[in-house]
Amino acid sequence: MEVWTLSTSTGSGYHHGDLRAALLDSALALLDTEGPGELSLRAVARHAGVSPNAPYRHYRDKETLLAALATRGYTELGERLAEAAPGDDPGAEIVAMACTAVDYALDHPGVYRLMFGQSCSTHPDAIAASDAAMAFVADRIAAVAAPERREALLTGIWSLVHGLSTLLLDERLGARTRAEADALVETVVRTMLGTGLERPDGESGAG
Amino acid sequence: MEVWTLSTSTGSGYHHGDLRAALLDSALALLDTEGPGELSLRAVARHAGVSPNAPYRHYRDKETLLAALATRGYTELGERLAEAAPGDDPGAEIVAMACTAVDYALDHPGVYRLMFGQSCSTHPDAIAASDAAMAFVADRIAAVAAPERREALLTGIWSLVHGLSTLLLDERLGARTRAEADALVETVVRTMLGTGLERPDGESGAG
DNA sequence: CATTCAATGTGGTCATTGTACACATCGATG
DNA sequence: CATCGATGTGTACAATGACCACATTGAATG
Repeated sequence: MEVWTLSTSTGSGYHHGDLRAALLDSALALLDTEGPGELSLRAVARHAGVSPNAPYRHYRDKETLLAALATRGYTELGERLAEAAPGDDPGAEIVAMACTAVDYALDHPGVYRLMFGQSCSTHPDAIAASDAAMAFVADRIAAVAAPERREALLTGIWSLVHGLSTLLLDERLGARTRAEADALVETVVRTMLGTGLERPDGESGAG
Repeated sequence: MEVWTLSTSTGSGYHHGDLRAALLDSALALLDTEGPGELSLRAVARHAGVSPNAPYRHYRDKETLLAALATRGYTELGERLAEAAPGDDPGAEIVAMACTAVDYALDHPGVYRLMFGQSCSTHPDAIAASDAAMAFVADRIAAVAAPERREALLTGIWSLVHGLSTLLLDERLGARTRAEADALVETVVRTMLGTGLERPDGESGAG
């Protein structure tokens, strides 16, 4: 019933100490290299220095381990979002959160793909963690948006940021540095939230 | 050097006739049931009624077959987008395209996940097909947007729609019917493209 | 028509993977 | 020290992706 505080290797050789957390660390390290589809449970075990079956003492199966990692990902993303958000104007606050989320995706490509992949969106814990992160964003949006638009804005911004992250991860937007990516995110978010289209009643100056 | 025109089964038992296309059909059928990560090449071969190795005569490896399917998916999505777009006002045209894309995702969940998954975004053909679809959207947007904002709007709308599709596929938005999903897409897209945020110089009526 | 040949499908094989089962080892508790 | 539950190991098996050599075919060639 003791609480383990170490994370890598505590035991005297046979027992690991905190394999449960170490497996997540190993999976994280490998995921950010290989991508979620290619990651094998055995590779995670190897990275952690244990036998292929050791993980099964802590996670029911591979999917459960990955879901746990996705849950951790959502939690960390939520923490980063909470630290961001220096709001001069509403737009700046939204932009800051968008950049924070995109930066997280760029920092942890594998985990991000895992988080928004199929299998993990089924797992209750992951869903709960995702909802928590979304709830935080919802609060921030509620502070700057008209009540009628809050829900649509939340969905829209969340979707927009996810789409941007995906495209940036796939290198489809030509942004090579983090600064370029952030600048692009700011431009796109501001364009989408500002007056993006010429109004029908105005003059449509596009040729 | 002949061109095969049949698609399902032509051969006299041993040779299939057009296995290349039939494999795509089988993969499509299985993908929309099982999801891209779980789909095995052998299952595709079984579904097509051939031996596990037959696919290797037509596709270098599993990833190549899936990339071909993703390419086909982008092409079909592009065709659907071309059929859509009845533009009363600019917003309606964008909304129509957004709904078309989301409907495609809902019609073919597996293929959609494949298209926006990692491995296929690396394949040249898939990238080309994706670029073609995006180019079509870009044209439509160029017709209704100020030149300065075209690029950001394209990226933003594409991202927004992709995010919406993902969330809808994961059943995170509570839309159960196609009509509900379309209505939600319309609301979100219009909210995002309209004046979504209270301007700082205006009064922020949110409580 | 018989031969030949390249395209296409089959069977055999191997390493890797996910996972189940039985066994080994450890730390705490009596 | 003996015991026991928690945790890690080893063995085992089916499924998979992919490679090889071989079989079968239809079409071009004589």
